[in-house]
Amino acid sequence: MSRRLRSITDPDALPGYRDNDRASARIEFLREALPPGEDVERVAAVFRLMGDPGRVRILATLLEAGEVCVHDLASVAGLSESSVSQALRLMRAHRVVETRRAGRVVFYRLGDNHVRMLLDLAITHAGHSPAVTAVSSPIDPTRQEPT
Amino acid sequence: MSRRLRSITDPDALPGYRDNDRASARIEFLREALPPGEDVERVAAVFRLMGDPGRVRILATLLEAGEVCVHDLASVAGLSESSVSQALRLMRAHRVVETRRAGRVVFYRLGDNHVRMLLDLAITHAGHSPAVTAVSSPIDPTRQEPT
DNA sequence: TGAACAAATGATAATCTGTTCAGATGAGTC
DNA sequence: GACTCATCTGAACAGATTATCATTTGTTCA
Repeated sequence: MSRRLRSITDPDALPGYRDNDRASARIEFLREALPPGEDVERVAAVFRLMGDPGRVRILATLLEAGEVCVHDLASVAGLSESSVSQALRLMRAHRVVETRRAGRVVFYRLGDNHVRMLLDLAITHAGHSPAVTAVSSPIDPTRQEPT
Repeated sequence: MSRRLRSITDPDALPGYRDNDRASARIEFLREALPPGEDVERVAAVFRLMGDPGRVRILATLLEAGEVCVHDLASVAGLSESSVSQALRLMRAHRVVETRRAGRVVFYRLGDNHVRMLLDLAITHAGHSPAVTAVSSPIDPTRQEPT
């Protein structure tokens, strides 16, 4: 976060946070700081692709094994070959995975390091993070206030 | 990837890749290497939450500004306050965002560093990556074979 | 060439998701 | 207390997503 941004947006740093003019300036500033719409769409698309248990199993398998054929992916992930094929098609279109053909077998691998890092980060973190809470009130009385 | 895993799964490293027994061993091994089902679900859930353009805008705003109230989030992201509230509720349940109340205003911020890293990585990468391809054949003739 | 195999595709139905609307809650203010 | 503001919630609808089945393509091998 930039210094200027902080000075504009910090709710505690300024008196008159609720003032209309200040609010407009803040919103204007933040809106301009957003990534371009095209990038937002691309980010969302990749995350959406990674947001399905079956596809996560496929990707985790590729992360572990490097290169795997469709048939094996289906067996490992516990999905039909058709499902896997459909999933791979979507991920191919967004370069989340890439292919190599060897005879009649097609091997899939992760598309790039970026995907590899996202996956690795998420899986590692999931390994030692608390379970999901029930849908709760925005302010949970049992929650500790940050210091 | 472990050495043993590579020796079992590398399609080029072994003759008899297609052999049934070897295939079974390979699949068995990969299946056991998958993260626990609970972790897979959790990873998928977080990615799914991050896989919507509106929510990406919300999260990107929080990444940039640190703490933002619901009303401002709606203005910046170009969504109704109700939509934002619904989105935040989902993300709250998975600890993707956290809250702080100040009077009748509720400020939201990113839940933890893990989320921050995922977002940052994805947005940075989207900034200089090629657009999405049309749905294409698994083996695109124009594609370069990896070396 | 034809049989066997791996993978991809198209179409469909069932399911899931996101948005909106109307109303409820909770906190400040007069 | 009545009023306003900021936010939250539940229900309902439209649109997107998913799995599945049948079919097709492309490859190897007898």
